[in-house]
Amino acid sequence: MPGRAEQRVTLRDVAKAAGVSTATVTRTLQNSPRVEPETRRRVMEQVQLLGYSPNPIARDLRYGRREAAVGLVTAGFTNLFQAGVASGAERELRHAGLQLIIGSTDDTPAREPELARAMIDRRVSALLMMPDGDHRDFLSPEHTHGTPVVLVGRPAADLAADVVMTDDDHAVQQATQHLIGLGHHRIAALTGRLDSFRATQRLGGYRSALAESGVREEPPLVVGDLTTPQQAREAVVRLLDLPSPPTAVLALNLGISTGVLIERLAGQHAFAFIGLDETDVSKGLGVSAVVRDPQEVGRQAARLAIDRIATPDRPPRTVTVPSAFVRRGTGEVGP
Amino acid sequence: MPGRAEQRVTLRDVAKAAGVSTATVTRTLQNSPRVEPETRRRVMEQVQLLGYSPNPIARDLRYGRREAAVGLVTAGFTNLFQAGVASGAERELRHAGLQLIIGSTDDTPAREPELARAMIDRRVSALLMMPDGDHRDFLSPEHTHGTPVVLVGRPAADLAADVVMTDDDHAVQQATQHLIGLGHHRIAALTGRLDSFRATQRLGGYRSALAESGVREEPPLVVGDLTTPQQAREAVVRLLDLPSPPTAVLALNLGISTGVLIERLAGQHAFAFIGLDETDVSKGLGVSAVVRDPQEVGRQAARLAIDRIATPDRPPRTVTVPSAFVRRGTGEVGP
DNA sequence: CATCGCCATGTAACCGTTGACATGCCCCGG
DNA sequence: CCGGGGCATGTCAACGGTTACATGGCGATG
Repeated sequence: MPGRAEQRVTLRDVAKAAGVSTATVTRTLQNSPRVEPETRRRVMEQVQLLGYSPNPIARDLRYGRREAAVGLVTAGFTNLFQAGVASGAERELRHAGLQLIIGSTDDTPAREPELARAMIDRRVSALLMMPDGDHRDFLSPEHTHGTPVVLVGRPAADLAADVVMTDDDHAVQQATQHLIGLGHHRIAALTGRLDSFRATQRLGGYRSALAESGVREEPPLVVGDLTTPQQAREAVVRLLDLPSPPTAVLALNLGISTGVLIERLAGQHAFAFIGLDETDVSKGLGVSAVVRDPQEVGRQAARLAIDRIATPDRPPRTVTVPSAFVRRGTGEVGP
Repeated sequence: MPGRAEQRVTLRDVAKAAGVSTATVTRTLQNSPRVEPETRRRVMEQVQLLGYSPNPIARDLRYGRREAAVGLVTAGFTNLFQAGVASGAERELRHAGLQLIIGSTDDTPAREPELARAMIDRRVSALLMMPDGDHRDFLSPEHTHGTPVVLVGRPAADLAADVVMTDDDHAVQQATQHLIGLGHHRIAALTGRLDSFRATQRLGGYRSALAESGVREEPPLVVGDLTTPQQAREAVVRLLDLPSPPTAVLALNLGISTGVLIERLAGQHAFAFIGLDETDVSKGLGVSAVVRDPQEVGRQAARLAIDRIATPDRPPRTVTVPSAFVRRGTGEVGP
């Protein structure tokens, strides 16, 4: 009767079939020396025959242990960075014998608490948070009940948690410096939600570079709250139509880089362009960009989690995965 | 002492603190009418105070149920299609109160059995498989022990499982017809691993269209086993340098579409081009393409799993998520 | 021959939760 | 005044697995 949802084979089934007690089956499976060869043979025969394998969840329960899995909560998994982090984390966890449970808020930060809660309730070994929201009470010790938390992408002053960061500010600063070095003084910076940590961090790098070189910031050249490639493209067009237009454009996230790239390829204006994050297409077309390594971010987050599981009381650590300015050519157009 | 990995609060802790039995706590939490208001108050007070919430895993164990989670095994999560499927599945499962556990083979099909096994062992409610490998013995009833399996992306003749497919063949056939209708007779088709199901399916659509229109297939125009955008780009260049070059190019997966797009934008030849799968960039640049809806594929896979969990004995179903040929302009270059 | 000890195996408790069943109290009616 | 019914609450077994401890049989030794 294929397809029938037959009850799963348990330890007791094997014990009964082999005519021994459950303890003997366990001992056999753990290669305890305290088992007679003939008994072992009989037990293993039944294990094979019935296709038994132990339920790891029941085992963890017995020990009062947390389950051998780690949760990851994020706004979504479609964007390249998020997917890369999940992928990098999954690989590292897998090598440590841990599984990865993912939960998405579907870009609704208000759902972060319930997702985190569900993970904590099922006793995951650790929780990886890539938060968008600012409210983080729900990660306080009295809510996590000792579940280790790793924050990915931004720090939390009020929370004694491990953190993985990327130093986008440095790389953006380098990128801006590069443009200034080429003679650009009117450099537009396009970014997403202005009140986000990322925008602040990245604009910070842009401004440091300007200040460092004595270039005065022109507020109209900084455009925020662009949420789609289309909006970014339109913003570029508007900027280039200004009386004194920018000669270079810095796109400060992937969606914006995409919109700017499209305008650069399909539009009529020539301008220097540096993106942030990259795709096979932008790489192949030689777009200079600030690049992050999402896989490595995920890997480091998993490592922090694994370390803390092993040593729950060590002080919190912050790991920075370097972002790099990769010069490929699109920044090279003169002012 | 924040950060200390204190033992998680259990039902018994609450019972002890409230001076009642565990049964009373359970009844209180389940709003059973059989609890005196004063007792209920005392219990709830302790629940709040201690921050108790039930362990869903222990509950499932008690009922002999499978855990409220579904596994997804795939070659990776970085590629847009895979990430989209995971995302779509996660959303649908979440709405059904199920969590998603992901496992990647890191493009090593030989790892499929162990990942599937780990999920089955932990008693997931269902298993979503996006397999690359051809060996599927490990999904036979005696190995799955009644765990429902949903195959994503390709059927399995020998397995009575639910399946989600995309009808790429139809859409590719339409795309090819479109090119033929524009007067193209020398249409190159570029694909990945020739021995893969996907390549076979998609080339099938290409060939049907040729046959239907009485266009003779020219074997040199079909190039397979291209695994990187760079290889695809080089293949296009070689084709266009042939004595009688193709006038149109059909790219049959995302990596290849990327390579061809780069050559079209950066190279010197003009040619009609239709891609498969798309990104924000290719969309923004108006690349005509055969597009699949990965989110919808994931959603349908989750739905099949949820349905089968509810009705384990219903006959297997195959759901086809339509692929579409989207005409945007790059196919329009004349022969 | 009695005793000791070793070894293979069984028994039972436990992890956290639930629910069928048991208990004991109060109130009512006979 | 006593028995029965109802209700609030407690007890206990169970889910699947592990292990400390108990048991019993055997061979060796004094």
